[in-house]
Amino acid sequence: MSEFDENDAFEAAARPSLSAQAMAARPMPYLDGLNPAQREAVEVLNGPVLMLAGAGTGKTKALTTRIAHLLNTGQARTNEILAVTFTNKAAREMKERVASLLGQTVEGMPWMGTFHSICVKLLRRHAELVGLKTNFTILDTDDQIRLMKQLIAANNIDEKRWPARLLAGVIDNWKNRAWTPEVLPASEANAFNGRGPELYAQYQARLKTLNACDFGDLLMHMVTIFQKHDDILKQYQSWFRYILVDEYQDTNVAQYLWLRLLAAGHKNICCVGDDDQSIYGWRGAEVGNILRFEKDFPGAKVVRLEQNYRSTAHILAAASGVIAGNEDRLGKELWTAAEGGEKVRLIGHWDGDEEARWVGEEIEAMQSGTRGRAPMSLDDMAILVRASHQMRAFEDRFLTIGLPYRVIGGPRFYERLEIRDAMAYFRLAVSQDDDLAFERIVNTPRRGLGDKAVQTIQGLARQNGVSLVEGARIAVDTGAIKGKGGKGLAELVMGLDRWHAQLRAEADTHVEMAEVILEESGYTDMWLNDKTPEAPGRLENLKELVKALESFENLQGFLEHISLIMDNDTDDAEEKVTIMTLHGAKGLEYPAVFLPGWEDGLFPSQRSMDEGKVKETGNGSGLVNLGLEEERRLAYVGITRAEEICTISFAANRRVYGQWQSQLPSRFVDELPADHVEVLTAPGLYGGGYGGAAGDFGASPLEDKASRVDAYNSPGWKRMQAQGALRSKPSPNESRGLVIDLEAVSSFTQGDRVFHTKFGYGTVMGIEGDKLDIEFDKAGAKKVVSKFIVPAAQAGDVPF
DNA sequence: AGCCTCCTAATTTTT
DNA sequence: TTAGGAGGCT
Repeated sequence: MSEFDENDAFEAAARPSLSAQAMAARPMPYLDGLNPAQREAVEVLNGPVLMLAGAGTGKTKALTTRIAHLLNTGQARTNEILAVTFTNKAAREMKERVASLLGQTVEGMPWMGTFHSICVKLLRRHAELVGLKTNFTILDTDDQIRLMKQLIAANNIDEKRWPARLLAGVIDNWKNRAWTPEVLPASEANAFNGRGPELYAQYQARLKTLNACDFGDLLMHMVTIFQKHDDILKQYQSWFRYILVDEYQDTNVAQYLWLRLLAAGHKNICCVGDDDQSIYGWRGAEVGNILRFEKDFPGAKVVRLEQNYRSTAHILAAASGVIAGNEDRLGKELWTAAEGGEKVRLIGHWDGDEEARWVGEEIEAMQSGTRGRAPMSLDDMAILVRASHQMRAFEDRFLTIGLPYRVIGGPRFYERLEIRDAMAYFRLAVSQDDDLAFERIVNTPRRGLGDKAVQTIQGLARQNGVSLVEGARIAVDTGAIKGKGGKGLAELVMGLDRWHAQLRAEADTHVEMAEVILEESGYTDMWLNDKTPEAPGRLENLKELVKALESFENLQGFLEHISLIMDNDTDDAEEKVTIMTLHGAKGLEYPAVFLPGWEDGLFPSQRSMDEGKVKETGNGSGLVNLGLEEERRLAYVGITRAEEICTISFAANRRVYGQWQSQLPSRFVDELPADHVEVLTAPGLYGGGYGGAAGDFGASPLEDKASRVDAYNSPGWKRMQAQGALRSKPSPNESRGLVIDLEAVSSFTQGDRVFHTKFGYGTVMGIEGDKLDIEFDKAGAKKVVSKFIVPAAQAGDVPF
């Protein structure tokens, strides 16, 4: 095991033994603001605790108070508490709040961080046990894909049929389950056309020679080490005397094993989570972990936080009504002491553009404070969509009306092209062994080194058993690459040597060196000479990157951490509406929330329902579609983001992949309890005809009489009418569910003439679930998801 | 080596 | 519809 340095978090020091008096003597003002459930969750310090914390129930408060309590009572010292989160943001927030609770900065808390950042720290101590050196690099997704592409090519696999992305997904899945190539179960043998297992082994071997690991490895390697080296595990078990886990419902198998191993001794583990907010199953999260907690830790104390401090009663009731549709739950019922508030608002629109237009106007109205409401800041409003492509309609609309907005999500700072290029240069300046970095920048900026030149370098490197930089050096020395490329390569190699020497000599000049490297390599010039509109932004980002270096002591330290900590929180001063995905919104709250696109196929998304992951229900009444349940949890997350005003909307028509489709309102709409929903009249569809009630909206989309008739015959429209009818005469005895007759939903039968965007006209030959066997007139027999099929009669007159 | 055109596929995303 | 990738052409 590596030596610990002076500042080591584990540095031995006698732990003061605490008497009951000592504990009682310390004031605990932080306990006063807690409700009984929170207080219980805070005060039971020893043994396993499961804190089931519903949305907005003060879970972070309880968690941070618990940490403060552990410290304040002297039960644990800062370096004996392992507190794990999923995001850096959550870790940061936790640190800040613990500090403010204790009224002092918490110097230390070295083991409060993300799963990944903690595992990096641990793995750097024990890297040699999994065949790595302590200064291993962490590959980002891009590097991973490039590596896998090479492997796929080397194995003579057709990359078009078996893309690297797919392999990356397969391997990632295995790693999430902590399956190393050695323990990969036989059931996985067929993965990736039967080549998965061997490619996985090759990939891991390649990582080892590169002295690198990917994100999944961080966890998996630590689990492996803990499993194989009992002495090391024991040591950490005694060091981490208290374990706290945030968002436990999002843990995957590897994380679960890691936690279980560490907690196995003292079992002082407190997991906080909400099974109803488990929305990351698709990336390996196992709701099962939280559902099984009491079995894993017999005698666990289970505390439910159910008092909500965020939303109005109507909003909570709507959320509860929807989530009640799920079978697989531990069961919680949110309640609030707050009274009053608006009902959840539901509105249907003609199409996606109109929905965006309406939301824009509604936002402007809220901002200026009409309709008896106080004016609201744009910062207090958010639009939460299921899929990022939905954002476009809103962006387009907001641009035309000049409504400021911010989009959350998209590429992270460190994922940007220019940042990764720059980092590759830095990596090479620090270590010339970094082949992936070399490959990345060898011809960036252009040096006249194309595929052929790179192959030459790779060949030389392989023959001599050296790194690519050394291979390049040989190529330069032997004149293996001629002309412009040869000259460029010579300059690059000289540059790398110079930078490396300079950094070794004066490591603390790294900020200036970073600038020098970007200058001398020609990278800055490359963007200065670039005429595309993105170029200035990229140069800005490079400046920011250099600035970020200032908070590190040297380039090496920067590189070791950067891939884990570079998140982009945009803190701009101007008030803006937020647009983001439902996934991105978890953990956030806004006074006003818009939830557009509640249409079957979009939300719940067709894909998630088609995945076909099913499970027996507890009562044997049938099968549960797990994909659908996760979508429903997403709906629950969406609604519970709203504090005061929650507006759900759907459109009767939407353009999907460039093709207009009529849409049905989401089944989740039907699950909203009618008593807590106000159905708004859709301008343009209800009442005195188009545009009648709400003023004019410019050119009417319904000017064409034929399409208007079609619109009124569409299933979506029929369902809308049903909604409207229900609003006018609510049934007193059936408050739950806006249950609407679904007979209008069209389906296909054998022999139907149908139309498909790409394949043209055809005849339905058979039906399997939602897939149709169709004999196309031109394209022949195909199996197509019914979603992509319209009756032939409608093919010509799809609206717009 | 670099540009251009054709083809294909198309949630959700943190580290 | 559109974006990104691959392959072909100059």
